[in-house]
Amino acid sequence: MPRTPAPSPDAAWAGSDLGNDLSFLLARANAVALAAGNAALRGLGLKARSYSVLSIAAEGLRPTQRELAEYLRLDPSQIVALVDDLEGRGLVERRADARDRRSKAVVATAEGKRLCAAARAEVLAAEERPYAGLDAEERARLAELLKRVAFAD
Amino acid sequence: MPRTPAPSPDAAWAGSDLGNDLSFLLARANAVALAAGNAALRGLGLKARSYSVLSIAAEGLRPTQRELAEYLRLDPSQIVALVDDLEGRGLVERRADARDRRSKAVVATAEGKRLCAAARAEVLAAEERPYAGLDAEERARLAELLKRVAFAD
DNA sequence: TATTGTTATACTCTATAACTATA
DNA sequence: TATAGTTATAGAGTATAACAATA
Repeated sequence: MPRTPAPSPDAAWAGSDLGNDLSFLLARANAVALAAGNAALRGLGLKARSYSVLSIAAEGLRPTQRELAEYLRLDPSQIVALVDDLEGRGLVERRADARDRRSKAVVATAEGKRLCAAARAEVLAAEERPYAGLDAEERARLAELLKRVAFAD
Repeated sequence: MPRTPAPSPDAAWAGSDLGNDLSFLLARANAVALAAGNAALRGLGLKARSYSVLSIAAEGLRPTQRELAEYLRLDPSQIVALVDDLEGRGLVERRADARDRRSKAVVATAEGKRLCAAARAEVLAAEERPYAGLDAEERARLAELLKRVAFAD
């Protein structure tokens, strides 16, 4: 019996209920982008999570761990582990906040800033793959729409 | 010393490098939508994953487990666990594929279709929160852009 | 009393490899 | 030889509760 080679469901199911659900599309697009991003960062010993922490610290925003947890939508206890790792590698430091000694601001070291710059270049290059089908205007439009969902609460 | 109440970093960091990175926005938007979706499905004993499987099965697409794995970007072994759960609750059945006895098509039972319809209503209602800031046209535009990223490979 | 960072723990999810039955 | 499904397992990620220091 001549087997019909199984066609990829991607195209075949494009019109399905699920294939048009915003949350499903968001989940799958995120999976694609996350895989590309983690692959790009692997050589630098970073992942999407640790890169996010390092990036905010390297911009001089002096985030407290609490602020990082809120912005990255992670539990504060997870931030501890991420900062522990980055601090152990000499990429960031915990600085006491003079105004509130409970808080610790996370600041990047010079080496942390250098690694972050290299990582950002890797990420931007790697993003050419998942976003290759979108021109600059479409990417800006997508970013604008996503911001309204990402900060909807 | 009068403490400046810590402002939410959401607005303060909107112009940061990370805050304009498509992959970060995708990750955070996905986290917001996933939390809303899972909360909506909890009462029906479903999560985003199991709802996705049930939804495709309930549409009569007769997916094989391999196709589900590809479409949902999950490992085939994870599909086993999801289908086991749904089958144990009488919501789907594994049907032998007459043309290839290695494959098993996942089809929804009558009860599975009823639960799926109820779940879809819950999901659509719950999505009014994360997507409240977008009108119908913007949602369609977002879906169109996301599809091109989600199926970029 | 409430909040920040921290530790500990249990739970879920993910990734990998091997096995079986079919092709 | 290759593929669909399955099992097992280790690792990563997540959620929760409790604690010390500080507000």
